[in-house]
Amino acid sequence: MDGNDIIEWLNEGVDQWVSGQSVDCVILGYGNHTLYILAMKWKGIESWTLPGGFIFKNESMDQAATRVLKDRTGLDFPFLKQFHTFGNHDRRDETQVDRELAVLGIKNPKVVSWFKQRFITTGYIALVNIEDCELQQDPMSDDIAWHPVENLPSMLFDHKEIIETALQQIKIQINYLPVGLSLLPEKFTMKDFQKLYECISQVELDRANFQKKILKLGITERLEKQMGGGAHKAPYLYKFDEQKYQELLDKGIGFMS
Amino acid sequence: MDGNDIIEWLNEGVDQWVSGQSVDCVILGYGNHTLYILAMKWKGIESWTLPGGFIFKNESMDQAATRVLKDRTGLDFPFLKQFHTFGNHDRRDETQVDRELAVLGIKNPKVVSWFKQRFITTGYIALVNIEDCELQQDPMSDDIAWHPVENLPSMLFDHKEIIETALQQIKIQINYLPVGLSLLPEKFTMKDFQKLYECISQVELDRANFQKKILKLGITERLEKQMGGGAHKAPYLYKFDEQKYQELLDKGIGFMS
DNA sequence: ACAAAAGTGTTTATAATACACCCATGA
DNA sequence: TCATGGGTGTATTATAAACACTTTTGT
Repeated sequence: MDGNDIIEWLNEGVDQWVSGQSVDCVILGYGNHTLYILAMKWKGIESWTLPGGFIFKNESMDQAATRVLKDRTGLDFPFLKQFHTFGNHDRRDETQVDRELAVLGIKNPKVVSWFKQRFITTGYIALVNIEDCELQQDPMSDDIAWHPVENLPSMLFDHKEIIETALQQIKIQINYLPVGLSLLPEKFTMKDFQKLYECISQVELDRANFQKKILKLGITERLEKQMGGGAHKAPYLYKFDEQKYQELLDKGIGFMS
Repeated sequence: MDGNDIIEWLNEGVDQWVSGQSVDCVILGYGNHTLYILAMKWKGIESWTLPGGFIFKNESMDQAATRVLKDRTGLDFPFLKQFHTFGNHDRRDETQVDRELAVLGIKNPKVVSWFKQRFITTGYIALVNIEDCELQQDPMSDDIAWHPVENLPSMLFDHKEIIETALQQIKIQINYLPVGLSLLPEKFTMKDFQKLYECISQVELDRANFQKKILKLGITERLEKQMGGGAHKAPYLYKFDEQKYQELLDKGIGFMS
């Protein structure tokens, strides 16, 4: 999309979108024993933003979030859940909006005042398998990339706060969310799973006890060994029994203390 | 407030409020071993609504919720927390809006279209001590009353769903919310506390084990006995050590399995 | 004196924790 | 053959659950 297309897209959009409301997605991925968050860079601005969007008048908030996620990652039915709505009246920094509008060459007063109005945004948590994603930029961005949670770039507006709130919520709800099922690849080792838990909960776990507990839950199926991981005994690969995993979550039974 | 006052209040309000956004409070109280929710009855309509309101352009969502709660109950600093935003585009039943507008005699097109626009609402949970509340009707209501959770009246729009979501959330988060501190009177018996837990969690607990566990937490202080409760041993009254209670919650340590 | 409900104690089962041991692997 | 990390076992401790026994109260 070049400059004129964007202007056209916005001119049409502002009539079709619900005013003053947006959704932002904290999309979490996992790989190399590290948690990542997907972020985009607004054109001509050195701050990154969460993948977000506006809400069409004939769609629900949940549908808008699903659409945003699909547009950025290509995924159809990932785990997606609202977690908090950010409603401070001064949450958007007007100078950053001004700069972006200047970069995009937007002068249409209707569009300008659209962007300058007060916005509340509802944050959604998405848990995805990085390898399944086909990243796609949005019209206002010129980059989209995974960033390690431990090393986030400078973020626009209150997006850092949104991420922190999301991570906190996931930590609290870890035993009620399909973190393993959604974030791990189809085949994984117990170590992968354990490190994922440790990344999210920020607590170190005992290797032996973790393994026993997970196995006892009966949500995994043991596959072949993963050879070639180094000079040591090869670990088994596992995959999830999705149905049993889901049943455990539905019952609200956590599986770590 | 009579009819003309309301019309005047609305005419002014629609210019000062953020459009398309509201807050609704699920205000929980406890007494007689029963959970209650505060609801109001819109004038001339046989449905009850949650105490709610619109958001002034210069206040945050949280401030709006705090204001609504203060206006209805007189309380200044009760426990209040956002729990979910309801964003379906068809969540408000237009015929009910029409009827209410007719009852109030509202014809000003600006006000009519204000009420007929799409609204999202953010739900807040409040935990209050019933005895501390001084209930106050809002301009559009002609009744305000506590309703047992087990026996709610017919509710407007999706307010039943909002209540159910709130109750579900409280159930999940029971060990991280100040349910005892906020819902019990200053002096209470262990039985009161236990029944409160049972009401919220919908699980029956063992009397002896409950008592031991709570005592072991060290968040209570034993007071005099409560005589006159019937032909049986008199139970002790307790009060909370607020600081220690709060410390427990902050650490995220639940106190029931 | 009795029934009702409170306080406290005991036993048993279950789960969490810590750590030890041996094994398979690639260098 | 050796260091590394993996699988599994065991002893210990802590917590949860079930229930029994005694005490206090008003009638």
